[in-house]
Amino acid sequence: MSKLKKIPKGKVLNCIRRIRLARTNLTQAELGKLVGATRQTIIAIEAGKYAPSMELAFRIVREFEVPFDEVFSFDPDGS
Amino acid sequence: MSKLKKIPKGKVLNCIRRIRLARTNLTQAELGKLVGATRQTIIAIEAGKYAPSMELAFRIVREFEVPFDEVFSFDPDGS
DNA sequence: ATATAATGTCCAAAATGTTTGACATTGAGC
DNA sequence: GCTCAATGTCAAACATTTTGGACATTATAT
Repeated sequence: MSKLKKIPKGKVLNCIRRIRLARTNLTQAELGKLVGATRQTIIAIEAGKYAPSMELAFRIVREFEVPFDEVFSFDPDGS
Repeated sequence: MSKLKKIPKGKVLNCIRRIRLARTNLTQAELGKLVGATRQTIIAIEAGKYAPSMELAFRIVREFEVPFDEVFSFDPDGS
């Protein structure tokens, strides 16, 4: 009688790539350097391989000068 | 010639405790259960010991039914 | 005074995010 | 053709977040 409600982890979505290309001329490596991360990390996050830490997420939206929720959203049932 | 610009990690601030007590009657354990985390995790995050993952942060603001930036903010130079 | 709920602490292990270095692919320009 | 910058991939180390269990403190109620 499985009464255990498993909370699905959900998936964090982002449009970093779109904003990076639309609002800046930054490469992944350059963005990484500006926000204190490596280019591999930017690649992985843009590709949705994993969600960034809160700190990194805030540094990214700050660099872009856009509101947080314009870059990151949440799909509760995703993946 | 230290040309290395260290990006400070910065500190993520939250007012989970205030909202939990003001807008809900939830205990830390109950909130934890609702958002799929343990009570130790809620305690640590409320106490500012570390920032939550993106997933957990989104599940929390979702439970509270308040905008993301009403709960979480960023102090770029903090700690 | 003792019972109970809520909060807090500590610790080790598990899970997730990040770095480093190396190498592969793609597209643009010469 | 070739070169070069940008992007992508992989694996191993490392850092941070999360868990589970045990135990302590505080306040409230009986």
